[in-house]
Amino acid sequence: MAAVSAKAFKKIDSAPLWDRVRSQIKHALLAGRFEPGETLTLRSLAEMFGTSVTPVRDAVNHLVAQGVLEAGPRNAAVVPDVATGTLREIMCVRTELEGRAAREAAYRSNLETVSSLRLQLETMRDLIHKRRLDSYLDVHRNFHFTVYSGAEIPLLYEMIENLWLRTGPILAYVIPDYVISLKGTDHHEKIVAAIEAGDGTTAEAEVVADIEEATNYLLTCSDDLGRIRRPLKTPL
Amino acid sequence: MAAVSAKAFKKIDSAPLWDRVRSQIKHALLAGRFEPGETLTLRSLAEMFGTSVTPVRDAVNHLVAQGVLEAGPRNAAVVPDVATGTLREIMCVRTELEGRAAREAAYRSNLETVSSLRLQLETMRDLIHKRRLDSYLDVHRNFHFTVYSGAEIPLLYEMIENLWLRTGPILAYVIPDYVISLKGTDHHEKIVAAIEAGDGTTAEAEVVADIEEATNYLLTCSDDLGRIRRPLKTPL
DNA sequence: CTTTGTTGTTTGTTATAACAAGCATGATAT
DNA sequence: ATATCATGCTTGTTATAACAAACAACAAAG
Repeated sequence: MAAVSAKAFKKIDSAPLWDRVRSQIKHALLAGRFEPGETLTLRSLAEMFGTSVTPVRDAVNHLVAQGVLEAGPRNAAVVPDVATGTLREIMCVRTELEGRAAREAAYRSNLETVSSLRLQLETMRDLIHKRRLDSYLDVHRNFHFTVYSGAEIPLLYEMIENLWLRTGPILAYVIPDYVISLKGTDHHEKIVAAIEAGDGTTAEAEVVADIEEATNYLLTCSDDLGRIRRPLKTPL
Repeated sequence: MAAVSAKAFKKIDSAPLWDRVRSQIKHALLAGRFEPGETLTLRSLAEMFGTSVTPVRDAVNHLVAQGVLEAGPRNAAVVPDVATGTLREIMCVRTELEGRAAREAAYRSNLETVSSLRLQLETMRDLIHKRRLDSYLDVHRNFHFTVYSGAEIPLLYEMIENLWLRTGPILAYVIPDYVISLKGTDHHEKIVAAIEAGDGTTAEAEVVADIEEATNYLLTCSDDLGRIRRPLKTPL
């Protein structure tokens, strides 16, 4: 061990360039910083990141393989324009996967998971009261994935994460309105209660209801072509 | 339109090199031509295909992103060594997804799908009688995916295909024995009947039973480390 | 005015070389 | 004999340049 304190140095990020590029694109997607339908060119992305085209090519390739980006004509990467049809498909698969995950989580119910969920529930209530919607979305996301992590089935977790990524581009600018419009029908509390009680059936039902409710709201935001669009009133 | 007949020319395969490479690796995986746990080096693959490393790099990257190959140390691509734990996870997700797909297919039951299924059922019976196990596996695969295609939910289909790909390396050299050991408990017929009758519940149940039965057989093939291994009696 | 052909630009694809991290081999010192 | 370090090889990563296909703009012919 070196004599100097390890705390004096920042950890060097030795991850490959293309992996860091991939991570940044992913987060930009999740934050809704790309327009649905927009085609991303390798050279423009490369210039943004200050790298050559090789790492961006790898990153884009990876995301396309995951279904997070789509392969347009000429194999160009395009930001998925999630239409109502696609949204219904995603909802279908999500209800199956996340429902099962919640059920398994209830069967494997433990104190650590439940207390973590309760804490996040509290934070969510607080953030929604303070109208801090962006942080709310982060905690909300963490809440759900804490549940799915409780299933202790990595493959399930991985596939659910993939599905959330696919709705990323539209979620970011539609959900805030949905959160505000939420009255008292909050399934999150019931989910935690069911998991604590080890009641898999109820946990599954509540998660499914939560997904269907949110999806149905999204479906009302579609234009006459079936595409989900940013509500006009929201600035930026 | 040109004066000469279009039929005089074969369509030129203009797919990108890396896509053709990916396809070949995929099929090799499905055929069990790679040993589980084997690490594939870019340069050796490149030499096999007679290309530079760039296309293989893209292909491998794509497959890793899909979960078909794993990223080992130094980001090297390794053929997944599916252990019992992983297999159980895959079975869990498969029952959810393929069960749902079968149910939806039953609801959308149509004559074309059913007659196609019946034809494949007949072919399977014939092939199993003639002990043509390799072709049997192909038809068997087609049979299942005809069912899932009947659900008319592309996303579901895509994710199911992904799961089959993950079991590829071990399926190829274990299933033949399983097929032979099959006595009369053939769920395939019941699946077709249920779909024809529009009975979603039964279709789902039979598909789930089929998956669980096959998986349970595979689980019996594991060694004491939990890894699925090729039965010794099978040559090559 | 419409259609056809040309040209130039944009953009994904591929090969190649230089690079760096890891790993094995073997020599050397204690 | 064991531990340690140097060396060379293997292998994924990145930059760069040449390439080819698609698209747009524009000119010329009907």
